[in-house]
Amino acid sequence: MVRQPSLKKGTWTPDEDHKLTAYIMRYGIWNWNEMPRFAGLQRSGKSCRLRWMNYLRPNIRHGNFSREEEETIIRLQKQLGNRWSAIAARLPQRTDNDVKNYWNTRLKKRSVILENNNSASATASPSEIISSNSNTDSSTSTDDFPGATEPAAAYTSFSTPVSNGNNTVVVDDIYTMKDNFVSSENYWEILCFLEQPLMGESFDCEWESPNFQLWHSHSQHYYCDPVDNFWTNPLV
DNA sequence: AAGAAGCTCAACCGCGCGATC
DNA sequence: TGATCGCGCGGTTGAGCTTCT
Repeated sequence: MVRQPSLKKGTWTPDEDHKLTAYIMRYGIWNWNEMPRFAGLQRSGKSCRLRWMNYLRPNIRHGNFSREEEETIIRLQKQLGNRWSAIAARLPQRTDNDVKNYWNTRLKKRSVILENNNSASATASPSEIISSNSNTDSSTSTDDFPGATEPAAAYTSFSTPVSNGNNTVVVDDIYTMKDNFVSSENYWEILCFLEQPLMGESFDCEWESPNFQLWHSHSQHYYCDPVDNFWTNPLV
């Protein structure tokens, strides 16, 4: 009887990320349980799916929740409860896991504090919730919402350090939600990936997706649509 | 400077649901 | 109609990082 190699757990390595991403890009998602074997990964299908959905999938932003996003989360959590996938569906480029983590680590506390503070003055808007706590939370940024009335100094502007070997450059995050731009973080991740040779030896992936040139022609403008087409629908 | 405590978030686990046979 | 399979969801964990004392 052939012993099945035990499935790997824990943090994903860059090599595994590349294998999974390249495989999905070439063959698409057909069966999460079978996919790891063909992709040369010793991971469960579940683990692969989670990694793809929460991290490798294109156009995902991590951290730096805007004030507007915080308001939306607070409002929807009140309406829907802990239905994180439904809440995340209303937040472009956010994953349910991110939303859930953000709620559990930050917004939940704020809500509790507010509940206590506002038991007398009944109706505070989500923005008031955030305002009442933003002084102590430097992770909150409204830089991407220039219309916000709060003093800019009250928030930390964020930028993304990108290492290119010997040097580290800082690239300002440029996305705005309403323009549906790709964040520079994702932009660089995608660009770096595209410029690297594939690491999975088990398949010879040619960069011949019909959308590949389209992506390259647009990538310098940070538009996300070509990326979307290229990544999420690789078989088109 | 070092250890303790707190925080964040990637990842795992178990369960439920829908599709298929 | 029940069994099986695959997927998605929400709760939880724990490693690593940061802040505090």
